Parts: sequence; C-alpha cells; structure tokens
Amino acid sequence: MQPTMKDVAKLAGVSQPTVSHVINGTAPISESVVKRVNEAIEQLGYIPNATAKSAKSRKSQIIGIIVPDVGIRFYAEMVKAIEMQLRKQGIMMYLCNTLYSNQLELDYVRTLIQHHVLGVIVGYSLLEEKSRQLLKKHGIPAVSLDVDGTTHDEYRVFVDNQMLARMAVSHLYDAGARVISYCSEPMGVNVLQARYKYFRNALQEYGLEFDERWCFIAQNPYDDYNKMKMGYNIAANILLHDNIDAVFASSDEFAFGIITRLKEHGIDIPQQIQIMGCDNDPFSKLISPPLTTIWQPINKMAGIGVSMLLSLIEGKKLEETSVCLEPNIIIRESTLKLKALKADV
Amino acid sequence: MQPTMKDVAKLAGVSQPTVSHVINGTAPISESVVKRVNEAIEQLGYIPNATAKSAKSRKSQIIGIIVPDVGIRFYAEMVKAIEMQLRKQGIMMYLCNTLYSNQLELDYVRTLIQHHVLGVIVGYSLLEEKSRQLLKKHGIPAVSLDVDGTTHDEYRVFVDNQMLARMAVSHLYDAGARVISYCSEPMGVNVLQARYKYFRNALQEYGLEFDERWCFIAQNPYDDYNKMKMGYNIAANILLHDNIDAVFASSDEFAFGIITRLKEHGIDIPQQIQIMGCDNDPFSKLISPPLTTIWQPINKMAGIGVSMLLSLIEGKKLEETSVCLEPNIIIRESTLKLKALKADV
DNA sequence: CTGAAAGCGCTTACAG
DNA sequence: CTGAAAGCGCTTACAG
Repeated sequence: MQPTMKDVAKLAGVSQPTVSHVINGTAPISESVVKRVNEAIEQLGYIPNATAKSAKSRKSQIIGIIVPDVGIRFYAEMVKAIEMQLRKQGIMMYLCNTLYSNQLELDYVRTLIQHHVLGVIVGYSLLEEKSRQLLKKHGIPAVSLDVDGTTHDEYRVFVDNQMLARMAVSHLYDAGARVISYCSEPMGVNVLQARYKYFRNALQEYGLEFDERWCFIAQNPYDDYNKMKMGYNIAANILLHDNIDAVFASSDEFAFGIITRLKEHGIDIPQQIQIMGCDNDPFSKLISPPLTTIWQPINKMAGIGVSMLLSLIEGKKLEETSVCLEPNIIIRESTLKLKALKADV
Repeated sequence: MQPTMKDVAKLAGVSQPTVSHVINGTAPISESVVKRVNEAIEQLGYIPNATAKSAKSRKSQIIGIIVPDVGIRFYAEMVKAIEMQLRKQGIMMYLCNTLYSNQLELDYVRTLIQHHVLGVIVGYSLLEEKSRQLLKKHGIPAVSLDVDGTTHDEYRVFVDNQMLARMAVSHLYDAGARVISYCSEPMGVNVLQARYKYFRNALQEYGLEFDERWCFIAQNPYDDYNKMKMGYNIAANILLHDNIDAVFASSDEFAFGIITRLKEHGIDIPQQIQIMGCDNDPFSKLISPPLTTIWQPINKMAGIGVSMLLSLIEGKKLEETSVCLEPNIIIRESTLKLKALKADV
C-alpha cells in the first residue's frame, strides 16, 4: 500500500499534522524535525495524496480545458500553449473535446464541476447557456478564447474578426477581385458565424455585392470532422459559378480541400480564381500555390487567457475582462494580383 | 456555497448515507425515497463532489495520458482517440506533454501518482526507468503506445517498425534506388531509434550498403520542435551528396521540410531523388509531388491500448500484454519508378 | 429498506 | 515550535 502522512509521522516520530506543516510550509517547524520528516518521506517514497488534500482544502490544482476537437491543429496549438503555462504553476489539466455538441459540452461542464476544478478555459463561446449558468452557480471562473467580441462571455481573449474579415476583403479587392465567395466549414462555434457576418459587412464597405448564391457553408458530419474533405466537397459549388473571382475560406485546412478540387478541374490559381485561407497552418506555405492566409496569435491568446484565469482563481478583479488581439495577413501566391481586372475585360 | 449530500438529505428528509446509496445504487432503496431524493437533487442543483468521493473510495475516475507533444499531429490524433473512448466510460483525462524531457516526464509521473489516477497511457516508451518504477510501486497500471516491440514495457500496443522499415526499403529498391538516405527528426523516443535500426537491417537484407555519411539526424531544439523546419535544415546535407537516389524520412512533416528545400534547389522529385515519409499526414497527398508514406493505425492502437488499460484497472489478467499492429504503405508520386535505374546508367 | 458510526488522507484553527 | 481535535464530503460495512 502507498504510504500516507501517518506512516511518515510514525517513522519520523512526530504527529501527522506536523508532517503536513513541513510539506506545505504552513507553520514554522524546527530544523531537526524538518530533517527527520524529509528523511522519512524519502525513505518511504511518500507522495502526498492530492485527492485527499483537495477534499479537505476544497481546492484542487486542476483546471479544465474545453475545445471542440484537439485533432484540429488550431486547437492542438492552443491546448499545448495552455498546458505549458499551467505546468509552470503545477496545475494539471483535464482535456475535454466537445465535438461541437451541446450535449457533450454540458456533460463535460458537469463533470468538471464534480471534480472541483479551479477554473475552466474554453476555446470557443460556450454553446449552452446552461453550461455558463452551472459554472457561475458553482463559482468556477471561466475564460473564453477565440470568441466573437460581441458575445456575452464575461471573460475572454479573442482575435478581432472584424479586422480579419476586412483584411481579407481589402486584400482581395486590391488584387482585383469583385465577386468574392465565402466558404466556411460548419459554423459550429460562434467565431465562425461572426467571421461570415463580418465578411458580409466588409463587402459592403468596399461597395461589393453580397450574394448567398456564392457563399457555401459545409454541413457538420459530426462523426468525421475532416476539414480538407469538407473543403473538397464544398468546392463542387464553386465550380458551378464561373463569375467567382476569389474565395475566402474560413480556415487553411478547409482551403486546402478547395484548392485540391479546383486544381483537379484545371483551374488556374490565382489567375482564374484567387484563394485565401485563415490560421496560417504550417502547410499553407508549402501547398501549390502557396496560400495567402491570416495569422492569429494563438500563443498570445492562450497566454493571456491563462493569466486572466489564474488571477480570477486568486479572487482578483481583472482590469481588463475582454482582450482583443490583432491578426496579421500573410500574402502569398494564391492571391497574386490578377493580370487584368476582370471588370476591365 | 455548493450544496452537499447533507443538504440533499435534509431537504429530502433522509440520512446522508441514503442519498449516497440512491446516487450510486449501492443499496436497495424504496421508490418513494428515491423520488424524494432525486427531487431534492434537482431542486438544489446538487452535483456530487468527485474529489471527496475519490478520497474516501481511494479510487478516482481519471487516467493520465503522457505524450511528447500534443502539438504534433500524430500525438494529437492519438490523444483524441483516447479521449473519445474514455469519455464513454465517464473517465476524465489529464494531458501531460513531456517535450522529450526526462525531467518533465518524471515530474508528471509524480503528479499523476499524487492525483491517484486509475492508470496511465504513455504515447512512447518511458524515458526514465524511475518513472516506470514509481508507477509500479504505486500500483498504477500503464500501457505504452507506439514503442519498439523489443523494449521492456510490460503492456504495449505498437506498430511493427521492422515491417515498416522493410516496406520502405523494399519499395525504394523496387523503384530503382540503390543509395538510400535516412533522415530523422531527433530520436527522442525509442520508436524512432528502432526505425533507424530496422532501416539499417533492411538495407542489408536487400544487399545495400549502409553508410552514415548519408544518414542525417536532426538535433532537438527543445524550445521549438518544428518538424518541417528541422527537415528543411537537414536537407542541406542531402544536397551535398549527389549519389543519393532516395530519402526515407522518419515522418511526413519532416519530409515536407526536406521536399521544400530540395525543390528550392531545382531538384526533380522523384526523377533525381525519391522521397518517402511516414505517418500518412493529411497533407502528404496534397504536397507536390504527392508523398509516398506509411500509414500507421493510430486509432486502433489507441483503442486497444485503452481497452487493455481498462482491463488492468479492473484487475484482470490480460491474455495479450503486447499487441503488434501492421502498417500500410501508401504509394504516391514522390517515389515513382525512376525512368532508368541508376545502376544501369 | 434505512441510518448511526467509522473512516478515507488530509488541512486548519487552536491550545499549549 | 508541536500536537490534539475537528472536519472536508463522501463511502462502506454493519445493525436493525
């Protein structure tokens, strides 16, 4: 059986609370006792029981992280960045993949509450109002990442998607595009809905017409969320419209699928259709043609989010409850200026 | 404050142990009491305290998963597959990224023990013997995934890397290659060392000469484990040897970097150099030229691993403590037969 | 079927 | 500086 504090106390010839004090530094203990206790710990290979500690102190050293799918690179990066920062604090992390399902999200929120996590980081805007309520009711602070800035998330760090959409439209406009298609993976998280909305607004700012006929949103397959495949499938719609000058895809991986299909049909990118994505996936600069994309500061977002959460856990009031970060456009060959503006032809 | 069992008991007019029995089904309780208790639970929004439960029952509902880096797609896939299966069992998952560091691994193992996890899944062969000992000492079952079959991991599910290396060499040989370079990311996990070793053996089987002069192993940068970048850098060495017919890269992402650099130098793939990778990364079929690679059954590996762990947790003896899975070669254009065998020129 | 009692391994006032 | 005591929220024999 694993040794307990009692065993350590016995071997060191002190009381069990004294061992607790030595380990946690919660009382001034004489050097000689500290030494005896540490020796006993060493000898027994004693490892404190974090579970019992949490039960008594009513505080765990765990936070929950909820993302749609760690299999998606964007979220994998986010999770990694969060984990690396939490580790420094000695905090463990429960990983929860909700697969864009309201029910799974709610189940996970319940479970996190059961486990008395210190706080939660959510990689999107919670789908269920009930999830939010439960966390609030149980006094568990939550910070949302990568949401749309207009939502009701109390604490959040996000990328300015209005700016992001403007960057995209502005760039494509300058590159000569007048009919711009928006292609999105399923809009299972609110930031994707926002991106679409801001895209429409941006078109207007540039005096371009928005037309649903050349905006295509993929259906959520749930069982197999493969962005490339979804992009490949959606591209069939693009092929039906020969007036489309450019495509703004909701993510790079989705764009990869689109590019693949268009190339199969002999379409010249960018001369016939310009394409850009979003996320600056590592592969975006390797695909042919290299993909124009918009970089989002995932690490910074995660870093600020964790800092905010840690402050909230300590009961501090935050100066900023909502932090907005700027994206950056990375221009590559997939949106090189058309040789001649179609409008002039 | 969050309601406890006591509060529920009070409201329902029963004792606290009775509430426990209703919730856990650990005793036959009359329908009327069950109803009253459930109503009280509903009314108070009571959520059981898993922490206290673990403290008392000395059993958590948590397993730990240790991988080098969830930012690497291979591990992200693995983690996702594991999580999806555990969720069905109502088990939570601590995610630990060890970044190929012995110290971080050991720290995490200690922390997992502190938290009294039911078991651990390790996505490689533990680096520290001490990690293994600690887990054993504390009676925590561990299943290793993606290891080399000749190691001392007691329970493991792995891909036959001898077969994998043979497939690669055999294919390249058939495609006309006689001088084959092996290029590897840092061999921070034992399966990569094994892959290299089996590659050498396979060369011998085909009567080919192994020569370290055209085998290149990247250094571990630790702070920024970017496979593509490492592949790009290592490719400088390939350029120095004009006798190399083909390159077998330890992973697709690593191969992407190599391909990028070779193409920059005007090298025709596969006519001048054939390249193949490993993992069947989703991009491997999009890159130009599409990359020949070897698919590994990650989902199956994770699935069997989790099943094994769950059995061990239940105290069952396993029929198979070591499961070996077969890889599959996927042939694409990056290793098309050379027009003429170099040997004939 | 239900409850009183003991206890999981620990923390935290409090007394000395 | 150190220990006796109470208690965290729960489970688990045991008695009735």
